Amino acid sequence: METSTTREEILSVTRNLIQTRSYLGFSFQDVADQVGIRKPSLYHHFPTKEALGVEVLHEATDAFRRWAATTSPTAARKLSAYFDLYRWDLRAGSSMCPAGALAPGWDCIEPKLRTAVRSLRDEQVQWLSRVFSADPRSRRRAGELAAFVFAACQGALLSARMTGAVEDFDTVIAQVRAAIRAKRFNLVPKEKS
Amino acid sequence: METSTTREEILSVTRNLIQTRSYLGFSFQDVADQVGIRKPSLYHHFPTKEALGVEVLHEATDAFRRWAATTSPTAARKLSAYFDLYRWDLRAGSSMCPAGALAPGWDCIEPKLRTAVRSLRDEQVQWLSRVFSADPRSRRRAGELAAFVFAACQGALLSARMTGAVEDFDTVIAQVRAAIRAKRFNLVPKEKS
DNA sequence: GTCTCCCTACCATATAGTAGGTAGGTGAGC
DNA sequence: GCTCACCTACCTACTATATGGTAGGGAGAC
Repeated sequence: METSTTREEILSVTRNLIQTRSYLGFSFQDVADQVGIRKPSLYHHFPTKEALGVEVLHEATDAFRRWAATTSPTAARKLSAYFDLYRWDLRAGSSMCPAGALAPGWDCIEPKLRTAVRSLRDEQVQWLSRVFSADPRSRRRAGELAAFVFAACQGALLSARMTGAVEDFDTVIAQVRAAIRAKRFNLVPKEKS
Repeated sequence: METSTTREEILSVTRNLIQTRSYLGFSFQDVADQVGIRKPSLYHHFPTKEALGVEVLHEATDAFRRWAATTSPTAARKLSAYFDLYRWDLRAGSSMCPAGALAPGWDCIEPKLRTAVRSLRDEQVQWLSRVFSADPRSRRRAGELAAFVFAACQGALLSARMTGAVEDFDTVIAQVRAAIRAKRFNLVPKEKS
């Protein structure tokens, strides 16, 4: 069991690098340095940088799937938990979602990376869509609302990254919650303010 | 007048590269190739890659300022024009905003670039804030709404970039419009659907 | 003459990736 | 118990190429 630790360590370090410096902003040397092994040793675990990047995205997609399978029962709580995922797990203000981190460099990343990015997006949008479908008041617009919430979270993350302030993320999300509440979908618990 | 053309051409090509490949995804060689001159000639116009990047962002900020000074009189139309700016000028689905393109690589870009990114963001958020302040119904939440609209547009751009479909941008923006309308701010003209 | 704009030729460094080797562990056959 | 083959996980040393950037020169305009 201790044997797989290095591989997991590499994946963890790489994910962190992607989230803070984007895919184009880190090198195999950076990964090696942070893991504490030499660069060529990385090739024992991953054949190319592309493969490592793809694996990080797949792991993130799987992790989201697992997370989605074990969260709160009501739609309102599910949505709140989703916002918290962005706020805490993705460290809004100082980090990006792995998918969002790759999008700006789209024209110079390999096809397999693009596919993996889309998978991570799809997983989230589909889950959100199911959440909105569960409530009859939002069922008709479930797909559109899902796309909206995903984009808004990504944008809030991007915007907060520019200022470096989590508060800016919170401000945007508060508006997203208010928007959904205003439509009387009743999915977002009223915040105290 | 023809003398400044090369400089402008460099800026235009670079802006396009940043929007499609991000700051870390292009090289001086790429710029030189597209402009049609040799790489060292670029250094006659810009001392470093950083300086070129900063100038692109400053130009974008100025361009937005000029655009903002000459748009429609009513708040509703101003907002519509803003969405159109993202949809058409930024070519939603196949390109990013220059500011949004730099944000994911935040931890490995120089301080001057960061400042320039923030300026472009601030310019937009402040303008949006003035737009919302102009209407008594949105005055109280002008700042929050401005931050929300900016983030939502950036997110819509990012999300559409992943799928490559402008329609995904449109879907998100339709929800943003609906959200503002639902709050009865009356700022967004009803769409036919 | 000198200033603008571009050139060829070059440099140090960093990049992804390779070649080839070593230390230690595991299991099979005897 | 012992050897032998094979494996994993890492290493040093290296290659080709691309990167941002420099030195210095040439042709034309004022």
